[in-house]
This record gives sequence, C-alpha cells and structure tokens, in this order.
Amino acid sequence: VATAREHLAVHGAAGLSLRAVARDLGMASSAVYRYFPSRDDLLTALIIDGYNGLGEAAEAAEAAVRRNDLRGRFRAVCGAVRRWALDHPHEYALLYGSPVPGYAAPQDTVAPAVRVSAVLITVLLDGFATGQLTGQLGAPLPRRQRGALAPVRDWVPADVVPDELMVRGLMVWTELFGMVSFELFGHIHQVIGEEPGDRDAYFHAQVERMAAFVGVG
Amino acid sequence: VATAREHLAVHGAAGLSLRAVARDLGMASSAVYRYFPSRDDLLTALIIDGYNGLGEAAEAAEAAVRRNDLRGRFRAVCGAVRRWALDHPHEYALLYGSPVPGYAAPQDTVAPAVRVSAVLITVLLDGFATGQLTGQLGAPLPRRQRGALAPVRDWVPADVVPDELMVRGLMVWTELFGMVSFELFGHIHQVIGEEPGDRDAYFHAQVERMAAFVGVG
DNA sequence: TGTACATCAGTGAACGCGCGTTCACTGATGTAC
DNA sequence: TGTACATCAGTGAACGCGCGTTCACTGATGTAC
Repeated sequence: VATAREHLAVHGAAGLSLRAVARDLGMASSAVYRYFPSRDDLLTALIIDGYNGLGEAAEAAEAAVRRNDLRGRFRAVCGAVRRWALDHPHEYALLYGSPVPGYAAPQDTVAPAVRVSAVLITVLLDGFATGQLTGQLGAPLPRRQRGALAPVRDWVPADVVPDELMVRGLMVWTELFGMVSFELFGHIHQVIGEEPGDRDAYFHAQVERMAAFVGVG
Repeated sequence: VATAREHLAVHGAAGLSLRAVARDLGMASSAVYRYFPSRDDLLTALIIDGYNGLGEAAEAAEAAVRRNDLRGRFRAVCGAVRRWALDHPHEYALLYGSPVPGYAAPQDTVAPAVRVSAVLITVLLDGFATGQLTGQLGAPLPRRQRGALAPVRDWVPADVVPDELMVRGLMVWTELFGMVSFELFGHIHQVIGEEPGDRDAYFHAQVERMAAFVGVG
C-alpha cells in the first residue's frame, strides 16, 4: 500500500484519474480498488500525501537554520514552500488550486494541511517569545475582528499572543501562497522577467519585505 | 453570438464542458459549433468575458469614489474583486485557479486580464503623483531585482515611478488575490470564523493593513 | 405582389475516447496438519 | 517433507456515462427578379 501510494505521489496527479494512476503504476485499473475503495479515497490519499510532503519540506528547511536566526528560519520556510511547489506542480495545484468539483475533503486532511502553517507560526511565536520581533504589536483589535479569529486562536497559546501578530501572520501566510500560486498558474507572465533568476530574485525580495512587515529580524 | 456568450457566462463554467454549456442554453451541443470552432475557443471566450466582468466591476467601484479619497478608492477595488469572486465562483476559479490542462491562453486574454491590475496601479500612481503616499519609497533596488521588474515597467511611466512603489503594488496585488483564492478555495476553514460577517471583517481588516503597508491614506 | 433561391440557426444521430466501477477469474504465496 | 486449502495481489472484460467533434439534415428568414 505504502509503496503504491509513494509511486503515485511521484507521478503527477495531473488528470487525477484513477485509471491514469493505475497506468503509471503499470497495473490494471481495477487493481487500484484493492487499495482504495473509490476514486475519492485515492484523491484523499494523494492530498494527504501532498500536504505531508510540503510540510516535511518546510519543517526540514526550517530545522536546518540556527535557532536564533529568526529571519533565516522565515526565509527557509518560504523558500521550501516555493521549491516544493515548483518541484511538484501537479500536487501543488491539487492542494491549492481550484477545488475538485464534487469532492469534499474529509477531516483526515486537516492535520497534514496545517503543518506548513504550523512551522510558519512557530517562527513568529519564537520571535515573539524571545522579544526579537520588531514593530508595535500591542494594539488591540476591534471586537468584530477579534471574533473572526476565534478558530485560529485555538492553534496558539491564546492569552499571550497579541491579535496583531496573528493577523500579520495570516497576511504573510496568504502572501506566500499567493505568490507561489501566481507563479505556478502563470499570472506573473508579462509582469516579472523570464530571464533565469528573475523569478527567484523577485520572490526572495518579497520574502524579505514580508519578513520586515511582520517584524522578523 | 453576443447573447449566447452572455448566457453562458452567467451560468457557471464549472464542468467547463461544451456540452454542459449547450445544455444550459437549451441547445444541441453541435449548435455551439456555429459560434466557436472548438472547445478551446469557447474557453477563451469565457475567460475573456470573465476578466472583463471582473475588470468592469473593479473600475465601476473605483470610479464611484471621490478622487482624492485614496484609501476609499483602494478599498473599493479590493472589495469589488472579492464581491465579484464570491458572486462568480466558477468564473473566478477559471481565471485564478489551476490552469486547465492542455489549454494555453492566447494573446487576446492579456488585455482583459490586466484591467483589474490597471485600476489598482492607477490608484497608487495617483497617490504618488499627488504626494499623498506615505512612507519612504526612494530606496533604490539592487540591480538583480530591478531587472526582474522589466516587463511590469512597460505598464507604467518608467522613470518617475520608484521601484519600491511598484514592488509594493505587486505585493498588495498578490495578497488581494491570495486572500480571495484562500476564501473561495476553502483554505480559511478552521482559521477564520464561520459566523456571518466574520469573513467580511477579516477581509476588510486586511485590506486596511495592506493600504497602510503601501502607504495609501 | 408572388415566386425561386440562397443564407442562416439549429437539430439529432453517430463516432471514438477515457472515465469510475463491477465482477468473476487466475496464479502465486503462505499456513495447517 | 509433502499435501490441502485459504489468503492475497492483480487481471481483463464489461457496464454505462459524458465528453469533443463530424455530418447530413431541416425549416425559417431574407433577398432578387
């Protein structure tokens, strides 16, 4: 089962068809039913696998950086996300592109999905805990906005982390995936140069800007 | 032709199948071939239509605000983009979701695609021209980064607009569509509350933050 | 005003294809005595 | 060590479906004389 899962994760789930996956594996399409009761379960397995791959990449990159080099850790996470996305475009599209019509992700996908965000949050929380974060974060949020953040509050030690930090974290999280999606889905054509290194330079520059925005380093 | 095009734009291009579109129109599938030589051409028409719809919405919203209310204009554009996306989820996914496999957008889509960005840029440029923009924008970019911005340079009066402003504009542009995509594609489940108004509150708060970041108002 | 003919919008049957899913099956591998 | 049987991984044919595309057609609308 595991090997089958790995194999199909390696190949692009581009057409995300059960038959195409079976073909990639050199099996009869019906053989896949020994492992997954239906196409949706296969899809779920692929999605979980994808989130885990991305999460691991981010975790590994972040772990390789000296603990008190906050900006380095931030950089590492962002870079790893983009790197993974460029290396696994089909899987990235599956995770962050248009939702598959008629498919509803089951609860099992939540934990893997949250791994990247967790790494990102950890960096910010560490920075906050050690007082390395710059910028004023104390400003309290209006009640309306505070309420909207209830779910994400459950992921962090609620009473010590200021709202403003969480909201900046969300902004940076959105920007990161926004940039990667724009690059992968072709929206920076005619915007950013096509010379080798142009996209890297643009991405890295924006990462530094985000780091500064959120007060890292 | 025009009426057919409108009709099918109203209906979701969810399954983006020629037959489904024909069904929506109450026509035989073969009748569509009188108007579009192939499925790809139909897709192109839908995409152009979508970009124009979004662009018009943004332009109209922005035009309704007093000229020197810079932040109001910025707000209007962001709000219109989100509003349009929520009202036309299928079309939005077609424009900003995963690329359709095997489909390459022809040159005709570029001009309509650029309309939203143009409105956004106009607001920033107006702010710059009238000196209403806050924050220091003078810092020159390293050569590497400057080079990567060559294509987008062609859209603005090259010598008067500082690099830093352009790069912040790109950041805000990415963040805007990142937020809308996250909301539409289900990534803020378990993050932002589901109570009525929670998402609105979150979005509007982030828009204000972006406005502040880019120095508007 | 009336007839003849061309143009046009749309029909409906058919094609070949890939899809998800089912089903009875085959042959290899393990376990029991 | 040898035989009998259960378990398991995978096969291959078949199903019904929706797809993009083609083709010869029909009937209404316009134009020419």
